[in-house]
Amino acid sequence: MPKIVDHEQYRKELLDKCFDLFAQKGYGSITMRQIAEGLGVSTGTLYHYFPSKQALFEQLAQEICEQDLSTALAELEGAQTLQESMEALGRYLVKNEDYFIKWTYIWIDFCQHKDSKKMLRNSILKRTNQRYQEAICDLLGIQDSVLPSFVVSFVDGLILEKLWGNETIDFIEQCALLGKMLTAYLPQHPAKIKTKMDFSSAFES
Amino acid sequence: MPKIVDHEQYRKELLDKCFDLFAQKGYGSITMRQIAEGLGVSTGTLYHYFPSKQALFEQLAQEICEQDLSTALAELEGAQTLQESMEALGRYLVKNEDYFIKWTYIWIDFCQHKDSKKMLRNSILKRTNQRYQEAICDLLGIQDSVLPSFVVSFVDGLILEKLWGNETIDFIEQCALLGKMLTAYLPQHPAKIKTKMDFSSAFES
Amino acid sequence: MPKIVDHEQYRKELLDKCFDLFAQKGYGSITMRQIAEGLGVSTGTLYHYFPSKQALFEQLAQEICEQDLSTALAELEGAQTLQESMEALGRYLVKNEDYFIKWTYIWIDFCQHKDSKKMLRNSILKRTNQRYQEAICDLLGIQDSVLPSFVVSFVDGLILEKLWGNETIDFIEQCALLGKMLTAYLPQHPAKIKTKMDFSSAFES
Amino acid sequence: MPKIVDHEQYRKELLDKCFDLFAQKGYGSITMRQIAEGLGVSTGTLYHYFPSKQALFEQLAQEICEQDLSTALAELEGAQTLQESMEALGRYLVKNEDYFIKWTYIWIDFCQHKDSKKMLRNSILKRTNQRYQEAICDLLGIQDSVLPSFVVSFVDGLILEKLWGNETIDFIEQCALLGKMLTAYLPQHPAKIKTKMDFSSAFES
DNA sequence: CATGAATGAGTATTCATTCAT
DNA sequence: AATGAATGAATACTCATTCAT
Repeated sequence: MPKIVDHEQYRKELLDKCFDLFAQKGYGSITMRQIAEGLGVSTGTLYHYFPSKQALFEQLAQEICEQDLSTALAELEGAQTLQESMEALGRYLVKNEDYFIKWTYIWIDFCQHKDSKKMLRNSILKRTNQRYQEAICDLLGIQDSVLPSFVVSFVDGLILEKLWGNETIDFIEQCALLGKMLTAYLPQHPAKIKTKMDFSSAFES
Repeated sequence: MPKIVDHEQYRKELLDKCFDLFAQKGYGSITMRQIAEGLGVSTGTLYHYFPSKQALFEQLAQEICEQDLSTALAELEGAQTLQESMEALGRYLVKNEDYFIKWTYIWIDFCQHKDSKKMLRNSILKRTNQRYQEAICDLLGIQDSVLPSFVVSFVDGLILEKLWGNETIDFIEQCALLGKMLTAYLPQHPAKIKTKMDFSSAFES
Repeated sequence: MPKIVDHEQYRKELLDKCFDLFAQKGYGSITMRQIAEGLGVSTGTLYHYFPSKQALFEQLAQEICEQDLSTALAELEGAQTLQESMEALGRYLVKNEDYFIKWTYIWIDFCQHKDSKKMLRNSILKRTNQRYQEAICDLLGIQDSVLPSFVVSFVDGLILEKLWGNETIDFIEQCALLGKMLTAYLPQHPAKIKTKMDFSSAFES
Repeated sequence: MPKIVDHEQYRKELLDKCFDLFAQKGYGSITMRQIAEGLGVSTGTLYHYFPSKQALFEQLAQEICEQDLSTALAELEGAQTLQESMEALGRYLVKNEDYFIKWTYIWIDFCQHKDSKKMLRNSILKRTNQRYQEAICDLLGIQDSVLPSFVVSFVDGLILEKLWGNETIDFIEQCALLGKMLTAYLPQHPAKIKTKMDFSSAFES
């Protein structure tokens, strides 16, 4: 059955190339013709592999959700102190600003094209969200979920503000501020701290 | 004398009814005909009051912003300390959760349907964003813009997470945490504080 | 019956102001609202005086036809020789270029809005055309109709070329050329010349 | 391979059928839907071959211009003298009178629906106009542009007068007159003459 | 008389989708 | 499998005209 293998593989190749196309213009604005052109195929071929624009998009969203974050977040690991971690987070956001904005657009588009009740049951979406949160837990060295939710929300909001054209926000500055606030806050609420990370610096500053 | 209509007042009435219409389908998906039908007028009449779909949206945004600000102000004005303010903010968010989710969704959808470069030059939306930020400045009694940006981003992100179906986030809990973090942070960085608000409680906890 | 007089008079006043409005944008492009604004009245008032856009335009066309050319053509009278006359014609065309282009547009619009068979019977239109031709006859001092038709056609074409955006045509230069051609041609075909004008200069050059 | 259609050839077929459609209603009044119906295709197909109404018209203009030039050339090529050329031109105009009137009408109507400033920059229309002028240059055997402009304007005006319902103008008579005037004028201004054409007849009459 | 709010069919153009080749 | 021609309903927006006040 080599044909089936080829078909499936080619479909995935096309799907991969779709991320940038959707992200650049958004689900609503990009046309199937533009996608076909971007992929270097005809609209007929595109419809041969994907039954509709909606289906294509849903497959893409699923694909994105299943991407592994670990490599991306690995960049943040070198930091010695919380402050350094947060500053690394800031640099990471700056570097990937465009990507995150695109990602947010696609995500919102995805939400728009599902009934919200199905959404909540959509395990893929939920799992992805959770994974992000866990990554933040590790970064902070904290077990509690309230603080990581705080950080995740803050980061989401940072990206959202940029998406809204707010040019006055500086990711580096904001993350540094987050670092200082955590550093000021955590020593006063020590019960929630994991043992993994050294917060001695917090007491020095 | 024409038919007795207070143009300005009728415009505002129409505007108010538009929020739900946009919320149902999003900026991009709803058509001017559907809006007109929803308002019970003809498309011609709709265009008599609003020169374009975009202008209609921008006027709605301005209206919404002013309403938000005045309700929020009323809601938060009883608070004596920063902590109380933040807790009131949490309650306010919970109370209007659906509304904020819808509004955030509409706004993002609008942004996606414009060139981001044109968006940035759009003075109405810019000014609207600024006014939210200024309100936070007043709330915190702070002149600096970094900290208000922090708070705005955090609140945005909170709503965005909910929009994405994250049910584990608790607005009250999160805002209380924000209050504690600010309370821990601000006394150590007193230069940025206005005189208006009393932070003595921060030293007690 | 003072009311009727006022009504009629006001209608004529409005009509006069319409020429520029129609000429600037053309029948098809100008809207009744724009006309009303240009006249400083409401659309309702405009419709009070003119039953429809078409009727307004037809009344305007009639008015234009009935305008007397004598004042305009008086400018050409000072010339002593044919060559001078033609050069004066060139200057006259340059001075009134915009007016003639507008006039041509309106004229074409008028033709468009009549069946051509009615057009041919339209005595006003015909009479106006004739009057132009007669004016040229006087200018040339010629009784024959072929030569004046030639000149009229040439002038029409000059304006038409300008209307088509041909910037390389110079009215002065072209009319001077017409003068030279007539001066070269007429002495060889003297039978058609009236006695009024002196063409001795033609033999000198 | 798609449906077997020679895109380019089909486009020209459609274009040819467009002339009559434009002639019936004018550029401004005919709608793309009506054109599509007249061609027996859907609006989608029409836009598949022509990106816009304006582009459709410009392509038509180009096509028409090329056809005109080749038919005119065939018609006039037998002429031995300038006078014969002009008489052939007259016969050619008479033969195609209706066609030229329609085309002139369409063209003016098109100009009215554009900003004249944008029109001037429109290279397609400019080039089309230029080609007519160049053809006259070749016909007259003249390099200078003033005289060809004269002839072009005259011919334009002849048609315009007919368009306005002037029945007294006779193309043959007028063109013969043009021939005589040129024949009288040119020998006295020999510097501008090319070598290609024989003007000896001019000296005989 | 005068106003301008209201109408709704009409405009150029777009685009997801189908299907003959 | 692959192509791209064909479709036609849908989009934002316009405008001559009507009519209640």
